[in-house]
Amino acid sequence: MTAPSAASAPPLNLRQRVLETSRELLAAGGLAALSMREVARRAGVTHQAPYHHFPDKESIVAELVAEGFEELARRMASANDAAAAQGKREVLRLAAEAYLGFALEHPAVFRVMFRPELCDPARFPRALAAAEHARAQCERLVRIVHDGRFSPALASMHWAQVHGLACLVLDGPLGPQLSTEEARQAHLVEASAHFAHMVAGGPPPPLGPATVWRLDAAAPAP
Amino acid sequence: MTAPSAASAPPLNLRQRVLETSRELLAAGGLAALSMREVARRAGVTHQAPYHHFPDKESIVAELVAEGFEELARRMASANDAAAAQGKREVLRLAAEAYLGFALEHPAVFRVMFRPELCDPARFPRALAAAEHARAQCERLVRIVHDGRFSPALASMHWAQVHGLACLVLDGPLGPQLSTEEARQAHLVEASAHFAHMVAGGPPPPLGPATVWRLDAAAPAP
DNA sequence: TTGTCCGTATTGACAGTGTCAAGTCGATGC
DNA sequence: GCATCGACTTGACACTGTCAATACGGACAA
Repeated sequence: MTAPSAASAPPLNLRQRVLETSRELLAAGGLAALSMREVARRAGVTHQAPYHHFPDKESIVAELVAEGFEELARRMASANDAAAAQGKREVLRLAAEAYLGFALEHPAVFRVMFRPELCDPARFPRALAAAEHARAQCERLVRIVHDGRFSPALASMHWAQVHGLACLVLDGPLGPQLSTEEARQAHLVEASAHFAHMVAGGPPPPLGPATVWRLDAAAPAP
Repeated sequence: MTAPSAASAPPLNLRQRVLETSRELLAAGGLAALSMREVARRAGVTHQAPYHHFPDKESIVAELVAEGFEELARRMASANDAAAAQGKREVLRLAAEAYLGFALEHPAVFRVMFRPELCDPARFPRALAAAEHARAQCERLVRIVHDGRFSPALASMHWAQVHGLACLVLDGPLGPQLSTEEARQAHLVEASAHFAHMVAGGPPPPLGPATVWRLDAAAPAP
């Protein structure tokens, strides 16, 4: 009578099961849907059990964020590796694909990765170290594209471009208008191509259809 | 014995007082600190009174978001107006200043302006209409800078640049390193100048100090 | 003047949350 | 055999958003 439904509880490490369940809840309904008690419920333990593996709720999120930054850094490193011998535009294309691909495949994690709560290195060292690795890959990209030239603000310009695109497509006011996955992809590809053209030169990409942007019907006049 | 501390309650419209108090709580501690009951408490009314002016908590946030987008659109319109007769780089500079200035002056509101919850036009028409106005100003900027050429993705590229910079400086892993207000300003100015140089040509801005970016001490090796 | 409506605010309750404190229980080490 | 300790449970607390029913006070018609 101690463990509720012990049959449905596989002998997996509770810590990992908590993380897994938290990922699911986060993906399903965002931070608001991620509840300690619901996690415990789904893991088949009482509401206090997760506290033996994580000091509080924010620490669970920080763990998922750390994993997110590690995956992001991995993708960016792969893109940089693959593009090392290619042209600058190809380097930029692959980097954008890596960043935006991650954001679109893990939107819920991406949304919680950039929050002021996580900027405390004493509480969340792993998340910040992982973010540092992602930034190192960004720095590497800048040096490749700009012939060894580098400055923090130059790197910020690059990071801001992909990060801003990801934010706007995921949650910006233009997001709902790119309803299909194909429209989103095409939009991001064209925007990234414009940026790459500005940075690395070459022939400018053609302008996409302007119809995507227009839908005054959805916004009633005030 | 009905109204608690009627003396401390000025004869201001409760609806406006709720909004004002909500703004304060949001600015002080983010969305997590914005509580219906705390708002009511500070407004000197019982916990249910605000429900006579807003159907739920999210509606209060949506109202603040709408105000935010309206202010943002106003700033962007002013920048476009002021820069109409000037060079492209100046246009870009003023636009970036408008957007980033708003984000830095109202970080708490800016943080809640881009969230998937607000994308429902049936529930939050005012917020979405205000966002539409801001986007119209962005479109206007693109036409000015690109000699009448326009595409949705081209506009997204511009919006993403300033939006990404704002996000990264406010909450990104590079935020804490730009500790002083001067460092943040300098960083944003240089990054924006790089972008403007790429878009509009002209002499490239000098590279800023690389020391801002380096602080391995804060990130312990995993 | 009396009575009715209605908007505003109140009181009370409910389910749900994060987290502290104390207790249980089984494995491990001496 | 017994103490220790970590994993887990039980119970409680303060707090949250929100539903329901109630009280009050002014406007307005009879």
